[in-house]
Amino acid sequence: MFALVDCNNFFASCERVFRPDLNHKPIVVLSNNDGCIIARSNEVKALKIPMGAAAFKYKHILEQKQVHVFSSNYALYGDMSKRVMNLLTDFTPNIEIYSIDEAFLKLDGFDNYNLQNYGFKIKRTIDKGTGIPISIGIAPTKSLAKVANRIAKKFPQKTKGVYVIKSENQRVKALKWLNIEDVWGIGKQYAKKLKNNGIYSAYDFTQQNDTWVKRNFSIVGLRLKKDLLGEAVIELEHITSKKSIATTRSFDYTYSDYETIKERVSTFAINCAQKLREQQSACNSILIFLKTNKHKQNTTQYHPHIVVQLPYPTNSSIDIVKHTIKGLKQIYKPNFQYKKAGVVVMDMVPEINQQLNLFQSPNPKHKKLMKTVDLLNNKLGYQKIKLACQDLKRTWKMKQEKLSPKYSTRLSDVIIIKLYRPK
DNA sequence: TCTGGGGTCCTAGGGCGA
DNA sequence: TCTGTCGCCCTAGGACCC
Repeated sequence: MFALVDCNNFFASCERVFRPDLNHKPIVVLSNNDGCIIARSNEVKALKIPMGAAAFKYKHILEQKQVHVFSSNYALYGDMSKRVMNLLTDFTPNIEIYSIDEAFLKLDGFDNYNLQNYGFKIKRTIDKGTGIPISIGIAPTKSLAKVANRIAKKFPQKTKGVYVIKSENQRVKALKWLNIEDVWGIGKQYAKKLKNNGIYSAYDFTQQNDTWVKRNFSIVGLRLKKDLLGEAVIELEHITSKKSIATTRSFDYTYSDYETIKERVSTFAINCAQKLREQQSACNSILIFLKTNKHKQNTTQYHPHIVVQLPYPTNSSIDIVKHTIKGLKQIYKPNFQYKKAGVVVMDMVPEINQQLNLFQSPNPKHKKLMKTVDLLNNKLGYQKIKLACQDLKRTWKMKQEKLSPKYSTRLSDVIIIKLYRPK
């Protein structure tokens, strides 16, 4: 059996943990630059404000309904996520951290357990240890655990946040209830195609023949169908190193001058290099892209990208920046108003397992230097030590007008509880 | 004025060597 | 030496997830 543990309205719940006065009050959390609404409390969902909506378009209704607005505080959410996941590992050794707010637990050898009660126990533990409300779906396969989780979320009164699909009847009933567009793995495009073919529920999907499913939705669709039928074909995935690492940002304004963009893109490259070193990998190629503002259709659009192959695998910030700038020079054109840029490092290999190039080899001094830079940055704070290509005076700040304190990761932000002794 | 960021996997189709 | 076929590899693009 698999359990899917999902934190309810995770980012909003993280904010509430430290602001209990906001329980039962409407909350939204915004994306970087306060651009989009990326998390909503149930009260906001009830107002029909959609996920991913542009914040400025809903400003009026947010004010009118006295919605509490927060800028995204990833330091806080990341730390709270770690705490939740740590507690979950006490319940089974087989765990897949699927995203910041979700984890699959494989419950092998739990035949004699009352899984419903086990679910309640997990829920109580997370609530006591972190204050984050969760929902749990338990079923014979991962995709069915997703379905069970949805039921637990949708009917909190009846399920108390835990739902187990254990019989064939329950499976069929659940799949007949679930709309096709809500199935895990069926996105917008697939849902449209399925509906055009008269398939409206998850159950309808499972009744289609294998050949048709595979032809239209590839091997992924076929796997999903079998999983929904109760045959566990989607296995728990074990943690491996990332296959690509990206740093991409929208700018606060649009920019067209080369030096500004070079400085930004170099910083993205350095960020990627640092993440590479954290997971002890090196990359063989770098993708650099620029984008003009896609929402301004009346301006000339230009979305170039380039992949630069490196002469040898590296995670040195100096090397990665050098090749990133080389790529940038090839795609940059003046007279365009750029709104977004990004750097993605790819073709990764383990740091210790690097194949050397006959004619070019990495500078051995870089390794020591990078180690020192990482040490200093860890001690002094994020990117305090910079490369010369970065502007030392300029600090790029995202628009984060509603940022909450880093309650759990910064000492100065820790909540102080004062005890008053009555005289 | 203001519209996020970071990932994975699969397939089609072309190039190319056996 | 030329040609056809097969299959592998690579890439771009499209789909999905949170």
